[in-house]
Order: sequence, then structure tokens, then C-alpha cells
Amino acid sequence: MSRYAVRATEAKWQRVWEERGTFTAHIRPDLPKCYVLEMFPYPSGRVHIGHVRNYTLGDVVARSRRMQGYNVLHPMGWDAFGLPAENAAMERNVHPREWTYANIAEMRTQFKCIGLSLDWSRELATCDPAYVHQQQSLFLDFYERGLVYRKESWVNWDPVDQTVLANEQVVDGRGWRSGVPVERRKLSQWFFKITAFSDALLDAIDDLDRWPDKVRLMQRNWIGKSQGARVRFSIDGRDAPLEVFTTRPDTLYGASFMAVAPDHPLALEQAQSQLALAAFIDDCTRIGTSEEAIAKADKLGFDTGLVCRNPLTGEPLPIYVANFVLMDYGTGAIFGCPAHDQRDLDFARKYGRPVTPVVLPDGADPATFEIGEQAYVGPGRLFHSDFLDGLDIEGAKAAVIARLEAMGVGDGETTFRLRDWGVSRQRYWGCPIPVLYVDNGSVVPVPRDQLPVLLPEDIAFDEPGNPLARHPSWSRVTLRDGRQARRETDTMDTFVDSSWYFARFCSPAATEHPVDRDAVDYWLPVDQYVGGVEHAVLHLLYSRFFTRAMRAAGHVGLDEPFAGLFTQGMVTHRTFRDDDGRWLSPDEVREEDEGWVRVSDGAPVTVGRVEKMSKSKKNVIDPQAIIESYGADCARLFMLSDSPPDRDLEWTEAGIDGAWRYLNRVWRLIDERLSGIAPPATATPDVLSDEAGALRRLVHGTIDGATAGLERFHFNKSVAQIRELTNALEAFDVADPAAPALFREAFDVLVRLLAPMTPHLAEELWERLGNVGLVADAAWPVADPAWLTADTVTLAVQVNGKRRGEVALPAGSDEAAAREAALALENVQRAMAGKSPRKVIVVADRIVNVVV
RNA sequence: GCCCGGGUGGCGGAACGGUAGACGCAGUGGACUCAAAAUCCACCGCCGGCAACGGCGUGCGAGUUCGACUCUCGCCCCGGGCACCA
Repeated sequence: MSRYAVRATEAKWQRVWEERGTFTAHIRPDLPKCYVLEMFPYPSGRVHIGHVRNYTLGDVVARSRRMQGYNVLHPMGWDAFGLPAENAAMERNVHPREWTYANIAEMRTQFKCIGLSLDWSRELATCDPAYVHQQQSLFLDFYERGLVYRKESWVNWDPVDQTVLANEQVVDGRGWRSGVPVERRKLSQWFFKITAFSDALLDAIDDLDRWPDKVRLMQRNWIGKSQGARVRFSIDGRDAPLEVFTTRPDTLYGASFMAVAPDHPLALEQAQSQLALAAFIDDCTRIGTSEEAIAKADKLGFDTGLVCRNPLTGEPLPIYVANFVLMDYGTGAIFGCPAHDQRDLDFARKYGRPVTPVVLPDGADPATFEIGEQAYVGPGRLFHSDFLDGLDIEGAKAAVIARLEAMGVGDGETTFRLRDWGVSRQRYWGCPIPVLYVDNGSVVPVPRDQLPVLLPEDIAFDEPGNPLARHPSWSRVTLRDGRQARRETDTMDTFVDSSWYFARFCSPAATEHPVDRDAVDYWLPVDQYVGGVEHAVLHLLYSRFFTRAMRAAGHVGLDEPFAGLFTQGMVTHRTFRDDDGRWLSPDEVREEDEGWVRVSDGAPVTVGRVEKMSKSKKNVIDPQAIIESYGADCARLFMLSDSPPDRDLEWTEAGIDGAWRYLNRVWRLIDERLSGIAPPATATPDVLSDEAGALRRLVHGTIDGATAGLERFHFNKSVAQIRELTNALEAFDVADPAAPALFREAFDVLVRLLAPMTPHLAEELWERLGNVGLVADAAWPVADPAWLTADTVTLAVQVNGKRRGEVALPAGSDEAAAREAALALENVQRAMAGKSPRKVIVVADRIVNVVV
């Protein structure tokens, strides 16, 4: 008997895979391909448990697809630009590049210990000069096709640090370093015209049938197509009307005020003559730029004194400037119908505007129906609305749009919530935007033969703000014709980097073009994409846009980059705090009989909620330590065992122990039984004992069930089934005449089924079973349908829906037989209390329900 | 505020509208051991009962159905996203 030597075994097989290039992908037109990809990591420096889960889930898919005969591409790279590198530069005085590449080296080593079936030959980092080069050429491609433009847009501005802040850097409306209230500022910025594809991006969601429904719904809502109307309200004493967009033209008779965005032209014009209004608009810029901040802010308005007219009634409506109206959506102006919109109601109550309901809920009395603190947004019939009275909402919308069009004061219109993608970032550590501003004021793209525009290496982070903009010489350029120009000092949003890396992986060494067309035509789309649900909208939507834009530029031949998507849950852990409320990490505490205490001094510890692992709460587990003591297979198995992959996974020490015990049990089981196993040539007895038959059925049932679990991302169920098989093998009588042959059959299956999940152990056992070659290259087992059905089935018997017993019958027994057997049960007769059955429902091979 | 998701034993979770709690963790009792670890065996939703068995149970309240964790409606609680974190 031998023990399973985890560390040596894992290192051994990792070396074998690497030396043989087992997972290096090549184009093989003769084989079905499968591109498996997990969202690439940000190189923070340490592999996080969440990474291990993400890459393990993808690895299970990649390895099982390999075994099923697919030509698998499973690459890895680094989402290497971004804010944390600049923070590190400021805090530790290291260069972002140096910090980033050191992190990558560190993490690569850690990743290799997980035993992932990755093709490392395709590794890339988005900060590599080649990647920057090709991304800049894509920018120019998009620019030439009108998919890139420049306009003014709001940013968060820290007035003390004199710098632009990311939303993340705004804490409770204040700058995270300065602590002073953040302001909004307008800057001229570059945008990608994602709205050019609004309809296409929306319509194609219907066909993404291997995406989770919730992600599809979130994307639909994000794009937010709405049918409504553009209505022109005449302004007293002016020629130009005020144009609004509304999704509820049916409520026009309930309008009681107008509101425009603080940066609406009308507001700005009025502010020139009204000092108080100018001050109000200035106040509005003190709200952050996030949608949440704007939505949660108190609804404030300022009466401009201007009045416009309801086009249907001629009724006067005061025009306010209001902080909750967004210039980016619709026309930047709305009519307020307080009875049927909560924001409008809050506003009307505050500023004393009338509230007239015009939609009557079904069954309500028109004489008494009133609006209290809640606006009524449900269905109903129109009233108080002249020619619309009695119509339902949809009917009223159509009728009012027809009337407005006939009057020449409005049109039906479709609007999208989706806004163009602002990609300018006022930061150093990103891909430079390849544009020049000539001193005469014109804007020119950097000539292609001068790409890439690389970041200067001599850069200082001793002051806040964008170091690129402060660099003494980098931005000064002399054009070929001698004119002077200034470089764009903004860099691109890191979401740009992650919007095409999956295409670059197909041909990471391409130099002439962003991608090699033959390679992307073979490998794309990604067959299975795996990542966090937090990317459900932005990253995935941007990538879908990018693919369309790349197609327009001739780089790819498809619209949708990700045919299959799986979004996994987060990894969570308990939190601990001491009496002073300070967070404690799991290794600083210990559980005793009386409860949790601090290891250092035995002080009592409060056990907090289970939360997403985060540095600030100190509930982070270092996967490296787990892998060093238990091995990668153990960590992998635990993550696959308990929680369904799409739900949050709570990390527990006990769970790791359980996985550890299981791995050793499998090892012992095969090790102990191996000596008793005859050579493969040994014939199975012609007639199997009942137990042997049941075991063989279980083997085939497990193949069937575990495979189905893998296909549907129910990995926890696959693990449970494999464990059941293991339990049965342990319990099986070694003296049974069929034992030697059956063990051989079953072990062969067991090891193959385990191979995607615990690949190192599986390779080692595969070798010990006498196989030549790797289990990674072995074929996936196939269940024999003849062994998937049983001769006898157990039916539950209910009386009036309550279970009263069960009967065993030959499979496929007819209704009469089932009925007879059920009624014969003593317990059933007792429950029937002498009554005769009114009805007996029989579901073949499942259940009998006697209704009395 | 808006959008999305989740809620089943002490815990993680199983369950085509058909025997709720598979599998695992923790726990209890026992075997082995000088002892411990490891391992093995048994029990393990709650209440009542020696047992057979009965009652109650899937966040709360209604409804549909022979039958509801599953479908419908209305609530409550928890988590994620909200366009400059990645």
C-alpha cells in the first residue's frame, strides 16, 4: 500500500504536459474546434481564489472537450493596463510597467501550479508594444469608418488634487484622497459610436441561446429601446419650441410642468441673464457623474420664468431646470406628469405643481381616484383626457401620436438608453490614443507608419493628475511638413483592451494586422466564455460592438464573439472583527468551544456575515497556501463540489478537508484493489450477480449523469455522482466472481471522469492502471444504453397527495398493475379509511395517487 | 432611485409539476489504538412514539392542480450592476 504523494505528483504531470506541449493548439481543419476562454485576469500580483474558481471552471470544459475529440484552444493573457499600477507607482515609487510585468511573472508561476490545460505559447499582455500597436491601428480603422468621434462630456473633478476621478475614486461624493466634494466638469473626449449598432446589438441577443437569460435581459435593458414620441412645446414669446422626448405621450393631459437638464442650451442661455439660475446650475455640477448618484440626489429644480404651452390644451406649463434630467438621454428635456411618474411626483409635491391623474386603474372610481405619495404607473384606461378617454395605454399612445403628427407638433420616435462609449481616460497607464492636434486647430490621426505611439518611460508620479499631460517633451511633435502638433495625452479605457483580446489570441504574433484572418476564421467565435457576472453588461456589450466594428474593417467575418457564455458566482468567506471593530483575517482567529477567539491573545471575536472576499474586510484566502499544503486537485475539487458554479461559493476549511479526504480515498481504493485485478484479458462471467449488475448499471449511469452535469455546468452534481460511484466501489464485494473485471471497467471510467476536475491525480492513476499515454488525451467514456435502465422500479404511492408507501414493480408495468399493487398496501387502505377511490392517477414508473 | 439575481436541515446544496433533503460538511454513538491522528461502521429535518406510524416542514400570504421547492399574483429579506474599478 502506498500513499498519494501530492506535491511530487502534481509537479511531475505539470512538467510532462509542458514538455510534450500537450495543450499547444494548432489549426486542424479536419477536427471540430472548440475555443474555451475565461475572462483574462488583471495582474494584481497575487492569484485570488476567484481566479482559481474561474479558471478551474473553464479548464473542466477545455479538458472534457479535448477528451471528447475537439481541437481545443485555451489561451491565457493579461489585462495589464489600469489604475492600480498608477496607484502602486504613486505609493511605492515604482514604474507602472515594472510593477505590472513583475506581477505577471509572479502570477504566471502561480497559475502554472493550478494545472490548467493552457496554451501558454499564446500568452499576451495588453501593455505589450505589439498589442498597443494593433489596438491603435484598430482605433484608426474605426476613425476612418466614422465609428470614432470627439465631443464634450462630464467627468468627476477633484478641485483640490486638480485631477479627474474615476467613479471608484469618489467615495460618498468626495475625492478619495483629498476628501473634498467632487465636481462635474466638461472635457472634450473621444467616443466610440456603439449606438450605430443599437438595433443590431439588441436584435442579435435573441440568437445568443447559449447565454444566461439574465445576462440577455440585462443587455436588453441596458440598450433600452423605447417607443415614444418627440413633442414640440411652443414657448411664450419665442419662435423656437422646446422639444421633449417621452415614452408616455398618453399622459400628456396630465402634464403640469416642463424640466430641462442643467446643461440644456435653454438653461445655459437663461443663466446668462439670471445669476441665481447660473448658481443653481453650478450647484448641479456638485453631484457625481454616476447614474446612481444622480438618481439618488434630492430632486431639485429652478423656475426659469419661461412658460410653454401644452400642444393639446394650450394650458401654460412653467419650465424648470432640474437636476434629475439627463442631457444624454432623449432631448435633455421632459414634460412632467406627476400622477404617473414617481420622480415627477416628488418634484411636483416639492414645488407645488398640480397632480392630475389621467390613467384610471381598472375598477377604480373616477370620481374619487387620487394620487397620494405613490405615482400610479400600472395599466388602466385614460380619463380627464378629452379624445383619449376610455382608451388603454397602448391605444392612447397611438392615438396621441397620430394627433400630434397631424398637428405638426410631434412625431412617434424610437429612442435608446444606450449611450456612445466614452473611451478617453486622463491617465498614464493605458493605450495612448493615436491622435494629434495641429497648432492650427485641426485634428489628425497619427500616420499609420508612425505607430505604435508608445508611452514615455521617464515619467513622474509625484503629483496628482495625468502625468502624460505634464511630461515636458512627449506630447510635442513636429509633422513631416514642419508644422507643430501636440499629442493627445488621454489614453484609452481599459475596456477597449479587453474588447478584442479573444480575437488576438487566435494569432498573437500577427504583425501586419491586428489579427490573422485565417486564424480568426478558424477559431472564432469563442465557443465557451467563462467569467464573472459583474461583466454581464459593459465588457460583454463592448466586445460585441468591437466585433461588429472589426468586421466593418474586414478583420473578422462574424458579428458575435461569444457563442456560449457562462457567468460564475463570487467566492465569499466569513468575516471576523475584534471588539474594536477591526477586521481580522481567517488565520488570525480560531474556533473554540465558547466561540471564536483571536489567536494572539484569546480575545473574543465577532463572526460577521459571509461576504465577497476583499482586502478591506480581510476575509481573503491565499490559494497558493492551499495548493502548497493540499495540492491543486484538492482546491479544484472543492470549488467544483459544493456550490453550483453560477452561485456564490463560500470558502470553508472544512470543505477543503472533505475534498482532501476524497482524493485519498480514490487513491486508496484503486491502490488496494489493483493487486486483486486480473489482467484486462480476463473474461467477465456470463451471468452477473444482482450486485454486479447493479454496479455496472451504476457505472453507466454515472457516465451518463456526470457527462450531463458537465454539459449543463452542474459540476457539483457531476461530482456528487462520481462520489456515489466511488462509495459503491468501496462497498462492492471483492469476492464476487465479476469483481476483477468490474473493478477494471469501473476504475477506467472513474479516472476518465475525474480527469477534467482533478487532472494530476487522474494522470497518476491512469498510469498505474497500466495505460500508455495521457488521460488528458484519452477518449471520454460513453454510456451503454443497455445498462442505463433497471428491470425493477419503485413507485411512490400517495393518498390524496400524501405519501403512504411504495411498491416495487417491473419497469413499464401498466396502469392496472400499478393501481392494483398500490391499493393492496395495508397503509394505503388505512389512509383511505374505508372509502372507495374516486380517482387513481398513475404516472408510469413514478407514482400512484389515490384520490378518495 | 433604476435594472438583475437569490432565499430548501446546524451548514453548502439535490429534486422532467410526481417519494423534499442525493452528494458533501458539521455533529452524535461505536470499532481500531497504550494514546492520538488517520481510517472504518451506525445514526442524523422538526415534534410525538419502544416501534409500526402519525403530524409539521422548501422566506411570508393567497391562488391554480389529483399532486407545488417547482407555475401565477402580492409582500419581506439578502446580494450584484448602474457607463472612469477591472
